Amino acid sequence: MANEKDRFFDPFHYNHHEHQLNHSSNFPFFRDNNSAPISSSQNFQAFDHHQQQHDPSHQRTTFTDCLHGSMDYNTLSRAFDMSCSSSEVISSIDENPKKPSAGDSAGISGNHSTPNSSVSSSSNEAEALIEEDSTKSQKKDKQPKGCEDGEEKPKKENKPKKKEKKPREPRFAFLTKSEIDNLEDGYRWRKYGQKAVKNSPYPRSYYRCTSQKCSVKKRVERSFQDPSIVITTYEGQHNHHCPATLRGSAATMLSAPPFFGSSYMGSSLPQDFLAQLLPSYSQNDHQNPMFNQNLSNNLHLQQQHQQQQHQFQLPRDYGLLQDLLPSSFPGKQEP
DNA sequence: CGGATTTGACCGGCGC
DNA sequence: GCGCCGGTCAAATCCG
Repeated sequence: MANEKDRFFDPFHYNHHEHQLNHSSNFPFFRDNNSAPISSSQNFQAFDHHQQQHDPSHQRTTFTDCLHGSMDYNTLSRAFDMSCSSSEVISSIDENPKKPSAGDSAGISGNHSTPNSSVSSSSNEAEALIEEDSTKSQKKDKQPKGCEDGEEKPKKENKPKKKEKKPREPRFAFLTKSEIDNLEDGYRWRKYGQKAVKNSPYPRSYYRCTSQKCSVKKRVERSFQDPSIVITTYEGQHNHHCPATLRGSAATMLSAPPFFGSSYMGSSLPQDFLAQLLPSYSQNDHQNPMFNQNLSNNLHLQQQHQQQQHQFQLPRDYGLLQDLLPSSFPGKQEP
């Protein structure tokens, strides 16, 4: 057990039950031997550029294309899957490959598409990247204080009914280098819990979107291997606009703490860190000319665009994407 | 005073 | 069955 789990850092599987790892397809940012690690912190110009440069035959060559369908995690995942270059947001990972329970009515690990996913599954590959078993029960998403009548609810009322397990939303983790834990992403969150993380001195905080009827959650924790890395895990999909206007957010971005400021970008990306984060990464990749070329290209592009302008960043940008979409965009969600 | 945060308790899944 | 652990609840507390 001291093998890969010590070597790779996978926030999800690190979180779940003794660091079980699923190396196969969890890292859309690292495709086979033909792409370099990316970050979503690039602006989308670079995004397109890179895509066209490295995969000219690819059908999805524009950002708009990437947003086909609704702006959901599937889409994001697909988008990131095809563009890689840095590591501000180092990785996005889908959630645990836990085995489904037999009696699980809703949980299908194999081929269910998430309820929110309005993306037509044009890319099975991408979907697979974020598919998750959804079996781990959402236990009690208890409705807002259902029992008014009872004098005092027995703290945890033993709910008689056997809950039908709610399929768990796809999750995406963003690794960001930041001094602050709670990265601003344009949405408003209410903290509803905090837990100590096993084998880590840093606690994990649980947040829920404060918007009504929005069940999006996020977890925020700090990597114990690299305390400068904040792991933000999003679960679910916002059913509303980002409260911050684009303009306001842009302003905020400019004034915000440098949560993406000086991460593993450009040539400063250490190899061991790559190895930690990217299961498919190995030292051998550096022997691979294609890897090196892509990495070099990506880093170069990054540095270029870093100098040019402020960059579109995740996770904040994820929150903004909806607002950026033209209203006529097919997948645009109405508030 | 209302909303946000803190924090201990509770619950369910899982491994042994 | 028991203990561990992740996740959530909700009362208490904080704070603007």
